[in-house]
Amino acid sequence: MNMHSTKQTDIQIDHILKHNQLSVTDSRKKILELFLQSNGALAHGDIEKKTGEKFDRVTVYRTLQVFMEKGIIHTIPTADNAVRYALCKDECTEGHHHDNHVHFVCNACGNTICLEEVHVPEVKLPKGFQPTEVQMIVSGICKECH
Amino acid sequence: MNMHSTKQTDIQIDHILKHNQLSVTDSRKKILELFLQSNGALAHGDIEKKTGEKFDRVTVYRTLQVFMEKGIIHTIPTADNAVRYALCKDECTEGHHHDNHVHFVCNACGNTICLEEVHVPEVKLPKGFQPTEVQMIVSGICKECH
DNA sequence: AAATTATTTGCAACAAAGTTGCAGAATATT
DNA sequence: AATATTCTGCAACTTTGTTGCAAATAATTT
Ligand SMILES: [Mn+2]
Ligand SMILES: [Mn+2]
Ligand SMILES: [Zn+2]
Ligand SMILES: [Zn+2]
Repeated sequence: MNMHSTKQTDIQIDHILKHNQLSVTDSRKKILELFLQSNGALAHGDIEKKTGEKFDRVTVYRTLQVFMEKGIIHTIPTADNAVRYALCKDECTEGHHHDNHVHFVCNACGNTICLEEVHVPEVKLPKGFQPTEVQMIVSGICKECH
Repeated sequence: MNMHSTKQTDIQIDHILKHNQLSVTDSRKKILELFLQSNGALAHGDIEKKTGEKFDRVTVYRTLQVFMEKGIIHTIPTADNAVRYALCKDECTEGHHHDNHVHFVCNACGNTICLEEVHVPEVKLPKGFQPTEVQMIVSGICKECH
């Protein structure tokens, strides 16, 4: 039963990598799998822990870097100097991201969650400021911890 | 003329420190001075560079930590793993911050600016999510670089 | 203003996080 | 199956952040 449930994910993982012209390697598969399984965003450290001794730290760095470049994941800035990463929706491409959604950081469980359905509201800037991207990070208590 | 212009700032610096029950030391004075002079936010690294050999790295860490605890400065999360710090308005106290303003990060000059006059808009979260703080970071081209 | 007390600093010694070049391994292509 | 391409792990290194403690500095008391 475990074999069946993973199979569907495996196909998905394979597709994401090939679609982005990346060779399908163990580390990339495993890290993508982690993102797909996780309901929240992951910090570099989280991935290192979850992969254990499986891969070198350097490989994790480089994999995240490549995923970023390809638009497979996006970053979520945090106040604790530990940027989180989360999967992008399909529409995201190398240059152009479509993730103008709000992020929630739970102060209880520490989870960082993409609120895909909550759009970042517009904001009027003073004369001369030309915005290209807007990040909105809400912290508090998440649904689970409430 | 330089001596006069600094005198006013010196009084201000002294007041901030005493008002927060902090002993008035060279490092604290110097770092506060940097914040007052700078029109943008400062990363830990910026401060280290600007103070040169004057203080130990550890002192800079501890000073920023104390300023944070006292509500003298606030953090601005960034995607580059280098949290920026900026002065709080007077109304901020140890526990309670009043800095619900938008921050702007310029992709040209790299400056991070507090847009004190631009308030963070309200946002409606899904059921169960209890917000306590909202951060909004806009990146693009700033007024100066435009 | 000198002595006492309390606080802060710098140093040393670490730990953790991130970077780079390169040879060998794994993947993709022919 | 052979070759070309890409990726990974290792080593060696730099940068960033942490902690304990003695000496230095600042605040308080006499
Ligand atoms: Mn997201
Ligand atoms: Mn600010
Ligand atoms: Zn939670
Ligand atoms: Zn600028």
